[in-house]
Amino acid sequence: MPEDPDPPTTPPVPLPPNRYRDRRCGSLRARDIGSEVRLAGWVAAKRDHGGLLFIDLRDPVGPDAYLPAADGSPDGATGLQRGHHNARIVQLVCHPGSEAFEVLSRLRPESVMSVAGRVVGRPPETVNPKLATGAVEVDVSSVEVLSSADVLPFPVERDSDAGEEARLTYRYLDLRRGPLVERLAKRALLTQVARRHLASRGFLEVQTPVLTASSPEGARDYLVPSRLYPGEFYALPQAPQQFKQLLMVSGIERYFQIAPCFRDEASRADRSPGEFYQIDLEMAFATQDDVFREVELLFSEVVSNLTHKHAPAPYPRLRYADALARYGTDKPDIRFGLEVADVTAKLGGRTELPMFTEAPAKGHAVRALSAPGAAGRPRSWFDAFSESARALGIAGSWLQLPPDGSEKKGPLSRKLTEEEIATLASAAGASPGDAVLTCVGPPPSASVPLGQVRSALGLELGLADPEMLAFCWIVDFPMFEKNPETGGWDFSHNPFSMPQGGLQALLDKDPGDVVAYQYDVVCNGLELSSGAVRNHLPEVMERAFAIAGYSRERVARSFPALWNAFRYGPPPHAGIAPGLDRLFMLLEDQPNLREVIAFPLAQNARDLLMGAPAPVTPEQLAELHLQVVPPKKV
RNA sequence: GGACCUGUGGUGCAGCUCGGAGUGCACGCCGGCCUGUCAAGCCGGAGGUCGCGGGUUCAAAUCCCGUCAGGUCCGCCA
Repeated sequence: MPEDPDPPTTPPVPLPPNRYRDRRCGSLRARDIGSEVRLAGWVAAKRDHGGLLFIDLRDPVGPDAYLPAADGSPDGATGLQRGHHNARIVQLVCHPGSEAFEVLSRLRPESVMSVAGRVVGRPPETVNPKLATGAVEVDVSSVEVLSSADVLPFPVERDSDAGEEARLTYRYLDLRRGPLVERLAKRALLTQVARRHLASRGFLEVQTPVLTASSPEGARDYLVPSRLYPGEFYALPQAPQQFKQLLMVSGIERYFQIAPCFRDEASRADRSPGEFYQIDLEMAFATQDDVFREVELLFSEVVSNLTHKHAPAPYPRLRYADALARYGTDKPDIRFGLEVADVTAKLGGRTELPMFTEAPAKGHAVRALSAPGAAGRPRSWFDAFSESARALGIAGSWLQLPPDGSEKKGPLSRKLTEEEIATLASAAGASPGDAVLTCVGPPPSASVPLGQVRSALGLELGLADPEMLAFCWIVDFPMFEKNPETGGWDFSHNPFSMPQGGLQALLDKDPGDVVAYQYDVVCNGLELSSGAVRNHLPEVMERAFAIAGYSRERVARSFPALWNAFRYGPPPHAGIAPGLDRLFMLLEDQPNLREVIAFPLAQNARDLLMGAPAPVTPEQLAELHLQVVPPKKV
């Protein structure tokens, strides 16, 4: 036996021979020349020369696509060779006069067949380097058509665009095209890596109910009517939040679950309608730092197994208020600088310009952003900025610094002295050729319009390194926020978070000044997760809910399980729940969640493939004690 | 709840601003030719409620109103 010129990189997964096949198409190599083989698969392409017929036969997506490589390299699941479309194809050749020729020449693409034949070497000039099997082909001796395909709604083999509606309606064909299913294989690798890692860190995987009670806080619930109890409903969980806290009370040290979450809310590109998955974690006797360490370890394991991107750790921590001030958002993309400068102290009260002069007295901040090379932008660009600021109740203005140092332009150039202009430019870090945008408004939101410009510039100027995953922690979220309509206080995030300073902080401070042990993990401008050190003390919980206008009785009624459980020795605990779909979308550079989900809903929460939701029979309704009341026509 | 973009043979698009015969491109499909292609090639052909309804007009794919579908965003998402 000659030395194998093309050894497999991983131990082959066995393929027990049966009546359909004894080899995978993509496994054939020069070493197989002379073998009699039986293959099965889809007709990927047909090239009929009349006197000679070529067929590309394609395997189903096999273990090569989703088993980790022996060397642990990311390419194991994603590289061009293993698992890739072109690694699953072999060329069949068929000569005229045979029965097989007659059958095959009539067969349409994506039909399914089983063929028998002999592996032959290709003439050197016809070797195809694009195929893993390109050195050989199979000379067909017999063929059995297993199913024949109709004319396709869109091409399966070709890398062409298909409309979103067609892709969703014929999802199985879209999946068969390759990239999607290869992504699913990689997603399976992600969950495998996460499970293995978390188990090794002492996390116990526990499944929690999908049929549970409606919770009064948060998003709209999906409800399930009860047959046994007329007029009563289960709800699908928006997250296993209360269950995981109950598991802490149950004495479990560390819990995790790849948890389905259901929220009846409007969708976005990065927010799927209906349902999504979280890597849900909770730890007993844990601090914020403990949670951060575990998440950084988990993400580091996931990132190194799935991509070549850099993810610097430990992740920088930004206070919520600072993130808002410096980046104008609570989910900053920190892959590039372009930070907003606070120039209140430098300009406020020191110029003749009332907008700036009066700011400190009103408690307003003056913020500035240098837009690189923007001095020559059209008036409309500056107007769009000041318009978006005005919409937020913020005064926006600007200054243009021509590259040649000639006369400055923009509203501020006429109202500030040369010295003040120099102060502003230097504080913002602007040079000739740049423009300085300014905003004046209440500190929490004063930078928001500048943050929007910063994001747009980052994209436009290509400032963000696409090979970088810049994770960061946003910490110290406010516990409460003012409800503009009622004037009362609402929980700004999770009502079960522990206020920093505990009960004393709730008693002493203005509710607007109380910060919680509440944190987000953000990456490249995308919010991946929220988490918190939980409030496990009934008296603190009672006080927090009182500030938000909940009576003790109402808390007890709304959250009976936690309320009661916390009377019997709850340990301090903390957790987080990174969004699995969104994390994977980020790792894969996908523009929306449909690209990382096998069977996604359309934007309006309709399932175009299965036809859900759909009416049910009157009998079904009657059994559930339900009556449909059509919406009133306007 | 709101705003915007898109909808044209089976597929992807152009045509729409400035109304004038269903006009065009690429792919697919059907038929013919073809022994080394690999997204085969060449020749021929079929295939249309221009999403749907209404309006303006001598005349609407094109302009206006409504509606449906897909997408993006705002609100919403403790």
